[in-house]
Amino acid sequence: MNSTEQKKTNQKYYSKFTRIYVAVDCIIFGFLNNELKILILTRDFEPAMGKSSLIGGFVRKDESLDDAAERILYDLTGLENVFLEQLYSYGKIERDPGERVISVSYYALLKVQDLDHDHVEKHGARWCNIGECNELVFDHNDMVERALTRLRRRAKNQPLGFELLPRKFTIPQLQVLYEAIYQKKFDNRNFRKKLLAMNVLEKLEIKDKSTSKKGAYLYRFDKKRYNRFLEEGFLFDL
Amino acid sequence: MNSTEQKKTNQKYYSKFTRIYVAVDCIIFGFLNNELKILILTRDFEPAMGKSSLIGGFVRKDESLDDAAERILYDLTGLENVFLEQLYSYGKIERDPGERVISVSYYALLKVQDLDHDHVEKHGARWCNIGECNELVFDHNDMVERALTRLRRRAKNQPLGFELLPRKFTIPQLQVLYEAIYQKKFDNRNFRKKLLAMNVLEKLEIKDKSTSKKGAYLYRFDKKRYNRFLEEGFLFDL
DNA sequence: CCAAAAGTGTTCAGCTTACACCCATGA
DNA sequence: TCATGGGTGTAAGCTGAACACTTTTGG
Repeated sequence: MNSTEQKKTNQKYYSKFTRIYVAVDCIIFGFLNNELKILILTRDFEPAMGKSSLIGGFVRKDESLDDAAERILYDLTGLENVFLEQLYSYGKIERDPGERVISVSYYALLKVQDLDHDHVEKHGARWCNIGECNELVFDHNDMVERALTRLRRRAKNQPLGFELLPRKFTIPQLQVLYEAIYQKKFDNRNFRKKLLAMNVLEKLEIKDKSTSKKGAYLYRFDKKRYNRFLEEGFLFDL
Repeated sequence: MNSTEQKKTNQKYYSKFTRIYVAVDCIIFGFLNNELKILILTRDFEPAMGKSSLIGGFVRKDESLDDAAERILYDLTGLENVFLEQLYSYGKIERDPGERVISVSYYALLKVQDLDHDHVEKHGARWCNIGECNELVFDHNDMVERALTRLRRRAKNQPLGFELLPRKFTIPQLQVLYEAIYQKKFDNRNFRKKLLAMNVLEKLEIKDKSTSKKGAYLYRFDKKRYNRFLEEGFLFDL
């Protein structure tokens, strides 16, 4: 059987089955004003026009799921090389009242200071505090909850926190971020001790004085060293 | 806008986009001869006829993703109420050379002694040792690897192991299972201590003498007690 | 000089790990 | 009676949690 015949046979076989719209929805996290937020927008199209929803779009025939997620993220934020991970697929029949749509959710971690806020606002998106965006369409609230659960699990065992901060950050900043993620206070001595003991931060000889008179030393996550440690069996743990 | 008009508008809006075949593939784990295995079959249809693959099928228009996974599992095994969890969705464009197909993978944990082996064999399926089934079609090897990773993470923090054993089992049996899952030996005193300290096993006054002359006491996982503990903030941990 | 945030060590409890011997029984 | 797998306790080291004071400096 040559390739063309092969394709024909396949199409005949496959054509007994239904094809379905596949969407990607993104839970886009950002750390703003010492709070963990996600980007949402008000739908200007049916179904559920006027309601709030996550940022999403349909998967095109010439792109993979990951590509679709990157495209949707890029269109809204203009950012590339952002932390992006697939989360879960939602497939209830009536989840979208308009049509049968399966949605694959992704969550992203943005450095908000890289963001062109005008560009984002032009798309009608806005930052919503975690825990204050409970009125999303369809099953989007489930998606947010699952994303939060995943983020909390991952942030403990992988160096994800850094994705939400500027490349140079202070340890108190990182601690405040973790407190926002886990919604609880950490002891600053223990936090610092454990963090620095992992030896994956490079201390810079510059201080950030924006939040105190004394100033706090800036650090940078050393990804290369982290990767070297990984190969030796080291595990990130905060 | 009434409901019919609404639907028409939606269809017009959605119809700009592509619909895609959506499949479900299952990684079905079983514990047999003290080894962790998965069910695979030899494809008797194109593409990749004659090659080994996971058990899968297409999602129908009248069923959710979860329903499709249950159906596929039921058709092969005749079993219901089996542990089944969605794993990951695979969406590379050329992953299935026949057509554009997105696959949502699920992993299942079977009690093999509940299984009608003739029924399974009639479908051409067979048990394959983990680590000896590296020659699967498409991205099925990736799926197996991801399933194993998930199983290993979950089995430590959730009472999953019991899903792979008979309702009544001995502690040495459970330990051998965990050793098969993690591919390493555990200290039997520590294993037993930690396990029993969680207080979720009910000790029966019967011994299983199938593996030793002395016999080992049978236990049963007490799901109700476990759930009560869960609500009190208890966490399973082995 | 004072308010406000940054930075620093020690102690204790609980958990994890390592480790070796007796028990029960069928053959 | 002996070979085989089942069952048990303890000590040492490590890790996580709790806890309070000094330092720096801009205003």
